[in-house]
Amino acid sequence: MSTLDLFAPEPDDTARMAQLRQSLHAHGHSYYVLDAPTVPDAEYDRLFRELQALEARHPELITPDSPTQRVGGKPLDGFAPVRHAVPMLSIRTETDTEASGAENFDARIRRELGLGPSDPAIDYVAEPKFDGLAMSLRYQQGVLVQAATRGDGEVGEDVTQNIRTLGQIPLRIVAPALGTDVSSLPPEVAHFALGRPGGETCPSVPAVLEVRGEVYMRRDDFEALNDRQRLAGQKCFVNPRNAAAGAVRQLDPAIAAQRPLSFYAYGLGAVTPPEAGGPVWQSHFEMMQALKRWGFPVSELVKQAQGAPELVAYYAAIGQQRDGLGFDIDGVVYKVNSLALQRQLGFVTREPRWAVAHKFPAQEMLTTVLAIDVQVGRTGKLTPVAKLAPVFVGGVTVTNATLHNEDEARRKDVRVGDTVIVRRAGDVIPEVVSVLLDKRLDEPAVFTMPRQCPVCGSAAVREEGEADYRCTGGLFCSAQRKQSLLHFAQRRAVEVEGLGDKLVDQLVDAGIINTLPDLYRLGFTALAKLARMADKSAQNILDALEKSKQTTLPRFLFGLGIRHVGEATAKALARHFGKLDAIMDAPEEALLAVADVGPIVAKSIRTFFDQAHNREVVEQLRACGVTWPEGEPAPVAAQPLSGQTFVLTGTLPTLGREEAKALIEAAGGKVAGSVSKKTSFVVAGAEAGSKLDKARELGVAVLDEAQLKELLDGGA
DNA sequence: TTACCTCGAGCTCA
DNA sequence: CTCGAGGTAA
Repeated sequence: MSTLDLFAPEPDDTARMAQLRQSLHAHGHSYYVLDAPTVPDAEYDRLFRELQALEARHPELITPDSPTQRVGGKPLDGFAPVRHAVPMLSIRTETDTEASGAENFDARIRRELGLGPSDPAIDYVAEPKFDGLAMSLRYQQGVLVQAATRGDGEVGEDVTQNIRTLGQIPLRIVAPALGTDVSSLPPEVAHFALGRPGGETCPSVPAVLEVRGEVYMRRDDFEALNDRQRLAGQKCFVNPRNAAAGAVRQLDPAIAAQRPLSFYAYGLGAVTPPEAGGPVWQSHFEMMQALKRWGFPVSELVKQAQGAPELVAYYAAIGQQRDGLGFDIDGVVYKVNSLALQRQLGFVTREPRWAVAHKFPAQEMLTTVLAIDVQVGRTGKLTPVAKLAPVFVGGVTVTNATLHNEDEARRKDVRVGDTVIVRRAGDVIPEVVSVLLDKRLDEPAVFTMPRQCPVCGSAAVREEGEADYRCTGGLFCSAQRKQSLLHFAQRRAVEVEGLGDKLVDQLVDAGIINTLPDLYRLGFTALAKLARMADKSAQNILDALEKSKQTTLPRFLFGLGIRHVGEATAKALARHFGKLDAIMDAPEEALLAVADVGPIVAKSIRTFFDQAHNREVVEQLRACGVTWPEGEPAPVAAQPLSGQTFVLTGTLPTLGREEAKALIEAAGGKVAGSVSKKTSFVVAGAEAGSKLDKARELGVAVLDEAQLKELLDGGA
């Protein structure tokens, strides 16, 4: 007999614990998801404490899906990155905020599917677009193992600890045995039944199931939370969305647990395929109903809709109900219901073609223009910015709104002292919509772009055909120097950790730093004299500078801040030439050979390196010890289609649209959207439309898929 | 663009 | 306690 056996739990305890877990799951589901408690709170608490007591006695029997495991857990050091098995894509936004905007979507779908006016209406699902944060919940063998934020769509953050505390999110999905009649199950089990068409149950829980949805905060919970915050002398949250986002990013799950979050499921990520015993669905709606049965909160407002008219009606109806919903939404989402049609429609770059977000018109508010500032960018570009009396609009306090350039400022005729309508356009950027002219009391001066740089006083000029004024001061202009330094020191460039805008302001204003190489000549004493810069901070900056000296060619090139050379172009240049000297001395024609470098970019690079002081900066940086590994120039890939422009139309027999496009681009060709004289070839498939007619009209060569492939293989 | 969380460190006052 | 910097999200 091993010693372990002495401590073996009573078989009764094991069974009782399983039983308690199941009851608590079921009651919890009724309470949190269905909002219909099946037992009094006191009874729930009693069961919960009984389970806790048993778990205290048998810690080895605690399961990750135990209801007691929602709260607790230790504060994290940080959030671990999580790669999404299926990327979390963004969804296209319909720009038209009239209810009839839905018609554009329907028309586009019908066109893509090649449907005529006499074909039947398309089956859609319409749902509210919740204003919260996207979340992916991963279940393995039915147990919640990971909750991840969206991140960049490919890689998000692991916030499982915090998401576990959400009572609405099942910790476990339960499947009854195969052949069980779902309707005969007691309600608390039926909620977890895995549905198949026809009521048949799934043989087992899918090995993998990722549920996608939105974490949000209800308005009443938000108000209550803020009342609590006020009482506790803590600061209040500005809006429910930010409160929810903040809660999710808490390192201490105990704090996250006190923030009342909610969840709505709206889709799936990775799922075990049917061949491997996974569930089968025909439509999105059916899938959502299954999610509901499995215990996930699915909004009652998710509706099926036939064709454009019902989508338009849905948009209007939800807009009507919006204020009374109890939570914030920023629009609605339409999805093609049939999963088969979704597959057929596919994706454009990173967005599904079968879904669209249709937002409500942005909220607008009145405020006054306190001033119109002119900011100077890294390249000397002058940007007029309206300084506004703070207004709360669309959930945030707006104090600035860019006027972009002189033409834009003139077109809107914004003047100091004006009363203006502001809104948060599109996603986030505040915008001055218009001026209320009848509120203009005296006649303030029309805004004009200063002909001198507001920072350095150099002439500001507007080139022929350009919208922007630029300060001609170059490095004489402290604003440009500051911006150049910040650009060089940013993370994606040469990364000098700890060098932010406040420090750069101090360094430049004090005249300690004028050029990039001056950064590396900084002394400890000079640094330590600055405000909020004692010994420790000064040393940290010096260490960061030392570390930054080891860099890479693309980072360095990007960091130089050459006009039109962003991260992608810097990478392409580095790959193509291998060495910096080769780039610095390359004639424009050589630069043009780099993928994605056109005449404007080539000229800009040439101009930059033709200036002696820029070459001097590079030499000095090298002399200061900034280095990077240099490589060999990449052999120029065979580009049989370079210089040729293609237009795709109709459905090709084997290649998808995206595939064909990628192949053409990989071979150096360009793919355009419409046919013109400059089009080299039109590639036509089945049911080609007007583009084919246009091609014939203009006498552009027409290819079929086979001929395209021949060209790609290097044929004439 | 704004808001939120976190971290390290400086400043201030006891 | 407050600030600056850095990161994330929409």
